[in-house]
Amino acid sequence: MERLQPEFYARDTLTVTRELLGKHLVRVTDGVATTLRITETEAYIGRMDKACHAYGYKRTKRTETLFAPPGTAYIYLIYGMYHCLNFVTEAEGEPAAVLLRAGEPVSPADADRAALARFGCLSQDMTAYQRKNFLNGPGKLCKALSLTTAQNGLSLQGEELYVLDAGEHPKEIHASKRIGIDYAEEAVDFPWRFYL
DNA sequence: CTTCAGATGCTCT
DNA sequence: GAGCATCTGAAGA
Repeated sequence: MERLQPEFYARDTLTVTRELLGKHLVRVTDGVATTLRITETEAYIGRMDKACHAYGYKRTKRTETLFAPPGTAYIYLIYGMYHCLNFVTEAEGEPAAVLLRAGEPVSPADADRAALARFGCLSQDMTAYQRKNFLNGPGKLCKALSLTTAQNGLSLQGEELYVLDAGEHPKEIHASKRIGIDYAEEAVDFPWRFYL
């Protein structure tokens, strides 16, 4: 499987957001890879989007990563205890990113590694409720992949975090309003959430 | 199955 | 000092 190159990310954010669905997200810790199939994404485009942290090209310490080259990981802390993983998109200097909201393990071994990081047990020992709501949210996904702000700014061309093209071409992509951005005025209605 | 309150700390004003 | 790109557990239906 081919790793996605910087050129993949250096495009229109909505295109990248849709095309990431079905790709394989790989996280390597202590030399061991955990792989998730990406099933839900959202676009954030600073140029025109009040929901984006860097709306209006606002530069702060936190948003600095959004101005990094495309193909950089933007990770921040939310609600005091959860992390969100994004990939920087567009040409360098255009603050925009894709939020990774959900995924699913590609193999039983990946399910075990994700379950260990998230619940401290093997996947067979998860409750039915835990199984049903395993990786269906950005905070859960980061917990399962042991991602924190320590990984903010990481290049997706390195060995710790990257994305592979699994050759999947989803034939049906759903779109809807984004989650949890009620403050964003007209942008609350942008159909920039995509899922399989 | 659903709703709901509370947790918790960093960032920006 | 306010608010946040969320999640959990408890309680009710």
